[in-house]
Amino acid sequence: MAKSVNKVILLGNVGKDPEIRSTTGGTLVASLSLATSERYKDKGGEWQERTEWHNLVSYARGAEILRDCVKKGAKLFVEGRITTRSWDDKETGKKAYRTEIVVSEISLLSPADGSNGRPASSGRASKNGTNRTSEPENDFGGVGITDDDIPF
Amino acid sequence: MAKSVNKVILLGNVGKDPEIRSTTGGTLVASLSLATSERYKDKGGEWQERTEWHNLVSYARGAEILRDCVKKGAKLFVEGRITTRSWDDKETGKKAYRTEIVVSEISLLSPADGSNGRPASSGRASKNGTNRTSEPENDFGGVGITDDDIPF
Amino acid sequence: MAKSVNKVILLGNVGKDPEIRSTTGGTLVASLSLATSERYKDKGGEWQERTEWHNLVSYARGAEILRDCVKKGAKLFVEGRITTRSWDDKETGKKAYRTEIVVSEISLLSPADGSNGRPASSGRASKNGTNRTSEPENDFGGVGITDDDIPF
Amino acid sequence: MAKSVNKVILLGNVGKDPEIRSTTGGTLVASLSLATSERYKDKGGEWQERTEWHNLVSYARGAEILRDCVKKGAKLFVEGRITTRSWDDKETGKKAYRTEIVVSEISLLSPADGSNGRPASSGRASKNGTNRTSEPENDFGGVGITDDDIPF
DNA sequence: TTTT
DNA sequence: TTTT
Repeated sequence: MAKSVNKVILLGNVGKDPEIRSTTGGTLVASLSLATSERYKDKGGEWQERTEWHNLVSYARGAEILRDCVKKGAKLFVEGRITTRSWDDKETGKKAYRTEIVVSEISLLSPADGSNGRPASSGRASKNGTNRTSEPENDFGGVGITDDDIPF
Repeated sequence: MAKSVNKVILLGNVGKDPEIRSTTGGTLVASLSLATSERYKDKGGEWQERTEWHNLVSYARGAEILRDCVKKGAKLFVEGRITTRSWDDKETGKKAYRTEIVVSEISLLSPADGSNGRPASSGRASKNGTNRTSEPENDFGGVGITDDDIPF
Repeated sequence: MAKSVNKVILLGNVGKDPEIRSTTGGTLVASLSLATSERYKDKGGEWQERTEWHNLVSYARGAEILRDCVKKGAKLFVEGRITTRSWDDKETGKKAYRTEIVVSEISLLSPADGSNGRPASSGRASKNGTNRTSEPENDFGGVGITDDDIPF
Repeated sequence: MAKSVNKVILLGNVGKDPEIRSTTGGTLVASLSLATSERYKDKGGEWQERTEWHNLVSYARGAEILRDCVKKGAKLFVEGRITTRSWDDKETGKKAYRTEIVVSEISLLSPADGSNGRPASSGRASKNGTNRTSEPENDFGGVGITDDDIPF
């Protein structure tokens, strides 16, 4: 029986096509950037919008769903849990942190088939191929997700 | 009408007495570290426990509640939203990130009055006073919460 | 500070155009039927789908949003709380129950403008007028929502 | 991938010891009444408290946990989904409804061992035995949970 | 840094 | 980097 709860519910828009990779152990991993935004009144009484970007990560079957069905611009609902990885930055010697949402439930609310004007076959595969060789945005202190990060 | 959802639900244990401060505008701010833990089976089939630490922040009336009612060791339920602040680290020139949960609902599940064996009057005020002068754990790149971070 | 939590999160499809009425005190009230469905495997290993219908109710500004923006077929996300009303059935003398979700947050996920093929101006007003005279599906033992049911 | 969401989060107090029974197929079933309460201001500006009672139901392993660890007065956190059963009342011929929360996650927040002053061994078995013969509160038109209600 |  |  659980003695604690760590639950996240997000509904927002996908900022980029998911990035797909595998752990050395062969588990499929998908990373995704999801935007939520809220309106608030600033001190002058003007309505402002603040956008929050969330780092989602999904494994195995969830990663397949994100890879096959979810594209930039899609509206997505997810449930998950918060996790924060930390490492010592090799260059600076400082501790660095990255907080991610490990996704447990996915619900795609807008089709991935380009109904929003974007072609569905817009070269995601080749983009992912490129990512696999370069992956600059994944270089979080040189410490990526390893098989030890996968909770099963 | 909201077009997105950013909701967090946490139930866990408070790691330290809350830290209380004020913005230059006079809004009370409370920071809190909350632990959630989950059990999982490792590759060898052994049960392991993983603890996740969450940075909570609360303003105004919520900060008063945390200050007056919540102490180290308390069991706490909160609702909130995820927010990530970033700044350029002055020393390293690198971008640094800190993800926090802005608390909107609080429910105290264990009394703060030392029923768990700890004295309720354990010098929180003086500890906070000490924190105000030294505050090493709050020096996130020298960039703390400002009035601009407060969404009202 | 809350000592309990009563929270519902629903994402589903609207079964009919909302029904709009007012309390004797003049507060606008909207009622809505929302369907969620889940897939499960039956004893024979076949995939089945089960649909659950939820009675939503919203007041004041929320009722305006439902009235103006939400139509049959729309995909809707809501947050709310569970409430159960009971009354003595006048005919049978038995206790009757009706559980409703009092909506606190609404997020419309599909446009109400007929993009699903239905005209947006499909005479909702006159339908509501008709409902007001007949309203068989609202006759819950002759006991409707009164101003006493409104929590403010 | 889910196309809808039906999620309930409750934190409250158990009204009575759980009732335990089995389906004809041998699946253990536990029923539980959980109270949540909220404070609100009435029209005269006075603070009032409203208590809501939720019918929880849990199967198999969850039913074991409720049977073994949860007693009247316990503080409980649960996640689940809303479900409504209906049947034709044999006496009156009218449709009757009962809404229940099918529990998927349980977190016991106060010990079941009588730390609240009540003995842990307070004859739950015999009370349940009594219930089994009389069970007036379970006589929902003579239609109880059957194996067909169990989603696995 | 918590808790079981 | 999304969306309205």
